[in-house]
Amino acid sequence: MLGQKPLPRKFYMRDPKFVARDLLGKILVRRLNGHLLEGIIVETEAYYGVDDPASRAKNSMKKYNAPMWGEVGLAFIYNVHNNWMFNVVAHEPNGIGAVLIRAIEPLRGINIMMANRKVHSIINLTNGPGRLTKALKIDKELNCTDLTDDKNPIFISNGRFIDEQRIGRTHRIGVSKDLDIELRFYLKDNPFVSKGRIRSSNQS
DNA sequence: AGGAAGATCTACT
DNA sequence: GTAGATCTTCCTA
Repeated sequence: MLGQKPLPRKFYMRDPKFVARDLLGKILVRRLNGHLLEGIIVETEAYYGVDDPASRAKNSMKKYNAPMWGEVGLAFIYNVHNNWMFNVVAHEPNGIGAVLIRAIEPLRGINIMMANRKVHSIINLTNGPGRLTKALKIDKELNCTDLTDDKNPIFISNGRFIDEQRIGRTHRIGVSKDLDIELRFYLKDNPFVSKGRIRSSNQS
């Protein structure tokens, strides 16, 4: 049994950095061929609109980035270097934004995730945005799925309370130009956080 | 037609 | 730890 309620739409109707922070400890659930794959979200990044140089929404609205302007709580999925990135649309009313899920701690269906990724160590199974989408078989097919509905093939449910003390914060990983504020959030004591490096010139 | 991108894997110094 | 190949999707021209 799930035992957990999906997060309501209101949860995502806030500044993306607050949504990114508060998604830590929540549960990402994937229904796949009658199986249930679950993981705890342990690393996220917030992305903003046309003025964010690292955002897919930079410059202007295009067909592929349109979900970032749209209803919050929907999946926004795109491809980078042959890897699918899984985001949740999140912003204040009439705003633009999304939260990238960068890593999860595998909870359930680990054997299926391993078969999807062909790795033998759990620690490397879902500790990166491209790795977790491969493990959970997330691709463009799931773009714009409503993540607030637990009947859907993928959604996000309520999880554990996370003490503020356990949350670390840095600049975003892999981006060439970052904003001044730190927009990556992760659980300090969790071994399933990704190993990516910060490359932006604006890092402090 | 050509190139860049929020990444990953492999093979090295 | 660092460098290079990878070969998708969407951008710009």
